[in-house]
Amino acid sequence: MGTTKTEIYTEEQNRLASLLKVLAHPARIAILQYIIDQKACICNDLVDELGLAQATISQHLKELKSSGIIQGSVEGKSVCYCIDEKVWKQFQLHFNGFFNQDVKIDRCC
Amino acid sequence: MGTTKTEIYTEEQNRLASLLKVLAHPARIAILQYIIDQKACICNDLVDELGLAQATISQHLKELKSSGIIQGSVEGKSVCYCIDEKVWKQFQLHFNGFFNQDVKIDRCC
DNA sequence: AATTAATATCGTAATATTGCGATGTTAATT
DNA sequence: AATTAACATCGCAATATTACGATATTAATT
Repeated sequence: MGTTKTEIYTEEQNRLASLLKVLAHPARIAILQYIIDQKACICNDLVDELGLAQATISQHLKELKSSGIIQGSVEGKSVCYCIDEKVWKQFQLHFNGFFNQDVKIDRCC
Repeated sequence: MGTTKTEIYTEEQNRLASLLKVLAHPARIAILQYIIDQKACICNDLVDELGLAQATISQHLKELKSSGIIQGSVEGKSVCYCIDEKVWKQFQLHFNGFFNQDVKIDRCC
């Protein structure tokens, strides 16, 4: 019990839900927005910008990175994170496919 | 510990994250897609369509309903659920505002 | 070589989510 | 009035997520 029954859904449903889950946390939204605004940043910038512990920021970055939406490249002692434009555009396609379908109500409610 | 620190984020960040959270489960994606395709449905339809227990479907419907994205109207013994078009469009605005901003990479990575 | 800086990872406590059986509730049916 | 059908809610077990201190790891600096 307690586990999502992924077998019963389509691949697309699981995939979309899992992409949404990555973004469904204010810290990750804030991190993404910061990276977008600043073009790129390092972990410490985010520790200063948001009020979270370094371990916590690092964990959120890991999650964003493993989804592919950001990428990190080692630069000396620090790691430079930025948006992966290709993946970002794939995300857009997925989201737009779902959210921008037209919803016609013609019976009930 | 273990609780999201909502105080440190902007209203918009919290709001967007919370909307995304509602949709970040394959069952709720599947339910929404079914309601959109069929224009409307009752809880039992979903129990048959997906392989989840009635209590589980009812719980997901409650979550969708409390976000405002669907609405339910009592029709005899059953409850007819459908998309709230007004709220759906508000959701679209929020999502598009975030996802469809252009992301320009001009340094790093 | 020792120190410092930036980050990642581990371990853990607190909390949240998921799924479902059991049990209400309400309205139609018999 | 009893039964049935469709839902909602409660309570609980299993699991997942969040946050962070402590502790690596790695590369520049002194």
